[in-house]
Amino acid sequence: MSRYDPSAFPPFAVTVDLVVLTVREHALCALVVRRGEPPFQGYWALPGGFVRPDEGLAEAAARELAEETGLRAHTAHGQAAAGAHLEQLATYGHPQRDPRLRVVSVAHLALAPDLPTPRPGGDARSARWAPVGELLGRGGEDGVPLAFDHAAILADGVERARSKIEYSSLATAFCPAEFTVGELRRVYESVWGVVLDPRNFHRKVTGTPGFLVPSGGTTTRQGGRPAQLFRAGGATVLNPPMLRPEP
Amino acid sequence: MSRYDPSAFPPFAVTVDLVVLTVREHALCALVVRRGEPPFQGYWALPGGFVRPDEGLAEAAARELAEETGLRAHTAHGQAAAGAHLEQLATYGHPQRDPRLRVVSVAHLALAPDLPTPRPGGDARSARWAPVGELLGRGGEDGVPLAFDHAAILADGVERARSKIEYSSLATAFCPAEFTVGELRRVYESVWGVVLDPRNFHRKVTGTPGFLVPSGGTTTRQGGRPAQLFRAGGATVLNPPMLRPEP
DNA sequence: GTAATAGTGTCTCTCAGACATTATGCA
DNA sequence: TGCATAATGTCTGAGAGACACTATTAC
Repeated sequence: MSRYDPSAFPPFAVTVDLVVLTVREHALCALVVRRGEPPFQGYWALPGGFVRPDEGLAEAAARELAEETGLRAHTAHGQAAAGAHLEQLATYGHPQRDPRLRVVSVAHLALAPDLPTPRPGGDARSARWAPVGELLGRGGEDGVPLAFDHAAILADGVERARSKIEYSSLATAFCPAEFTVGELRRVYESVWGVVLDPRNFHRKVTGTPGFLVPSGGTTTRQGGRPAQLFRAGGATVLNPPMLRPEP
Repeated sequence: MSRYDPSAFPPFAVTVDLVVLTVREHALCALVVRRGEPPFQGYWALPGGFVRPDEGLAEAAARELAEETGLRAHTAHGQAAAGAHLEQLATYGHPQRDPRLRVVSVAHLALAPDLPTPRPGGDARSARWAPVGELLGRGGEDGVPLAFDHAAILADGVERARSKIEYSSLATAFCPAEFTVGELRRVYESVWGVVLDPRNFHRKVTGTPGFLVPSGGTTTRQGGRPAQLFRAGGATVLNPPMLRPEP
């Protein structure tokens, strides 16, 4: 067997990268930052950074998320603070994925409600919300692809989000604390890129136990007849699941 | 912002750990090896080892799997060689998870057919297939828990396998190349820990397009009336999914 | 009024779950 | 002959999908 001597282990750099998704104007968008230094200088990239010697992976991801967006993270067993859902996505460690040194990146997926300000991070780098279709289909807005292997990471994050809102109540993470059935339906439509029947959708989500709880109030912020406001119920898994229509 | 100088990155050790599952005698079993050195000397642990400087994560996992079991790995886009299914599970990086040094472990999940020999690895360490219920419920066979955080990793792997055979054809990875509907049903029963109706199961799996293709032959290795033999079809996702009965 | 969205009801078809019977090989 | 397992058929109820109508606000 070829077990290494632990005192002579090969050293790696470990980072966290973030796929932060939100729904803006009926489009699924991801947070990207512009790189100010080589390699890939001037390219758009996913936010991220090195894991510190004394912090865990989820901790590092939550710290980076707070630095980039000001959001507190809701982990699975998480806090009650207002903020985003955060979960580990996958780990990317191809030997040549960073030309400088051997970097293993633990990617995380964050789902956030539409933020008033797509505010840049604390430093001078610029940041923006970009529709994922623009980022994944033939490069970015200038035809420039994402830095490193970030396009693959983003694609995996988007696919995770698309499949996970089927059988979990995670779609509510894209909504503000109080939301209407129509707003939740537009989240599903934006993430899946489909059109859903409003009547069947309403019957389904209100009939799934623990998914939605009425908050009592109503709103007309979408125009038309006043709509009932709901909060996310306690249920995390949906039974029966929402079904994504096939093309 | 607190971006580290890449030339002064904090060094980590990166390992791969393997959750190798199989079905033996109507029980879901995991491969564990006995540790010959501290820490956790004498404890059972998941097989694994350090990632080498020039290999990728999946590559390292496939190498460890071959060393421990002799199986070739079938990755998602993988080879045609006879062997096990292998996929990345999750990454574990709590700062104190290894008392010696900072280790980030990228856990992988492997699903294998029942192997004739639970043969130990190339070195002198002993290895065995242990029922996961025994490993997860109140420690191992001697009441000894698994080393490090391996109980949590194993639990995550088992849950991944349990949920993934619902909507994918992965259950066939537990079967030999040719198998009967009854054998496949016993896989589902063992992994889920339930009893399934043979008639409904037969109707369901044979009616799902692309799941099973008849190989033409029959067998009586289970006794009783000769059963038709099948191979795994090309389908990877099942539509409609198999439904896990609730307790 | 018009326009916009919210909310409810009905029908049909597919499928999951419960259940009985016949078929075939081995000891 | 007895026993094991395989394979097929029928019924019923739940739920998804298609579709029409009424309700309530803003302008």
